Amino acid sequence: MKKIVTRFAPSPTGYIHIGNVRSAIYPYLAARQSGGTFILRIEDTDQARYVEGATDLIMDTLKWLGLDWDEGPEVGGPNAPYFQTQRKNLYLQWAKKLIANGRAYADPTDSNTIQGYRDSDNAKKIPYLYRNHRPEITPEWQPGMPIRFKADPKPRKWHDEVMGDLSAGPEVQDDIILIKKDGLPTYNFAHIVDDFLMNVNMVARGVEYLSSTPNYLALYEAFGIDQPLLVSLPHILAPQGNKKLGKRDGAKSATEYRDDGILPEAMLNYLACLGWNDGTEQEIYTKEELIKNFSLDHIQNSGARYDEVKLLWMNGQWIRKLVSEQGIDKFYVRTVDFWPNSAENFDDNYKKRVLSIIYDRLKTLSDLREMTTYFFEDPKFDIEQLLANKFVKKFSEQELFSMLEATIVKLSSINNWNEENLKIALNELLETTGKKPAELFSLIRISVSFAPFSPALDLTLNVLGKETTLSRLNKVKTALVLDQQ
RNA sequence: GGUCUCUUAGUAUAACGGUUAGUACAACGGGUUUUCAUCCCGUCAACGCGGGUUCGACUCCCGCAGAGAUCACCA
Repeated sequence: MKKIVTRFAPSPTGYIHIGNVRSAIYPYLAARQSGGTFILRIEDTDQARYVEGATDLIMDTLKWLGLDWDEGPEVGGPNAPYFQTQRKNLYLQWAKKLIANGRAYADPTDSNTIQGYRDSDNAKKIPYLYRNHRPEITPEWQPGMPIRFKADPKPRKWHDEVMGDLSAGPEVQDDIILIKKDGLPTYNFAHIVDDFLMNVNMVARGVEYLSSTPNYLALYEAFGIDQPLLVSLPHILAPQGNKKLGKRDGAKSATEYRDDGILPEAMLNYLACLGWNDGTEQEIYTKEELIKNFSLDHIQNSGARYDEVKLLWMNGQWIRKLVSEQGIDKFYVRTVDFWPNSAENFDDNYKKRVLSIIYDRLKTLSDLREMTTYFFEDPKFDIEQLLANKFVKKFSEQELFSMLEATIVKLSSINNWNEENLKIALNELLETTGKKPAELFSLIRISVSFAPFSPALDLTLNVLGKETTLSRLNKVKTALVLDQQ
């Protein structure tokens, strides 16, 4: 297999939200699969939109997802630097080459004049193309002057790995700006030069670049360089409407999902499979499996709607997968930031025991905060909540009192408080009281937790311990007595 | 408006000329000694429309409709 050299080339204008991460994931997979190179290049040529610290956010996201780069910031590489502003002179040199062979020109036209061209073409209802207004005499280039490409408009055909065979006419090819007035290159130009110098042979980017591709082809041609494999990635659509997912739709950064307790494995899995499949019915993929099974031709060519519900499902799958494959100790390490505040004073072992009985109920790690408080502090005592339960309310307070009394006596007699003995004791209680599991267990469960749900009763009581269990049961018993007086 | 692209259930997708159109999420129902979840079983639900080509079309071709992208000294 040919070694794929490709790149993720974000602009440091803020965090990368999940709608954009996929254009890092797919090239990464392609590069790793072929034993090639994955480059991170920072396209910081737009000074106006530049955001301090954005590069760190971007790298943070890639690292979290496990998308390591072979060349780029922090790691360097044979084609350093990897920030375009630091490569400024290079682009100018290359633009001058084009001027020298007549394929580019310094443009003296001021912006008002250009706007005038645009307005008058619009008024005449003819498509505005700058090349129709190309100045006859162009000056020698000097700093402060933009450089434009001299278009060679003609029908163009090309192949896109996702979209198939494509074509476009001359009407979309124009004298695009290569070097801006500020001396920095445009994206349109810079990426062509960099990709060539960095030996990039595959370019993956959003479908919005499709209509600019003919101009890029013209540039490849003008330089006499081979065009790389072109891969257009469809957009991820917002949950509502048909627009591409953007920050306005609340598209969060990948790292916000980290803080919400989404596992990077699940995020990578979900995003990779949103618009790609390997033709099988597999749903859960490790990074290694994605690398092994990835193929460009299975990328979907229409937009895919972002579905957080499915992400949550997948995260739950991953939580269970990690626990069953790696055990609770390893999984526990990932949860340390997600426990309720009151868990602070409890040791790791206790928290691990809680985790081992609750983990299969988690959709996200942050669920721990809501779901486990009663293991660390006495729950908010609410006798009305107890009495409102659909099983509990079948009984009079007198009857509930008796049931609790019997339970307390029985559980007090357990010398060796463990799962096994609790199970036996609870079963015997069902017999002696003659109550159904739903009835007796609901009473006990709510009395010790006052939570909407909790793990199996024997497991819960076992972790809570004898002392806590009995004290909470007694508290409820006492309340029932007082109520009756 | 010009140009380009896309179109299978609510959502993500499978099928690459012959299947009762498969799978997953969601929804709904049921099972596993309480609850919530896991797990298991089941139900509902799709080829945008119209023409061709073909013995046969979700699959190929042509229209139409709908949706999206782009037309910057932003990427």
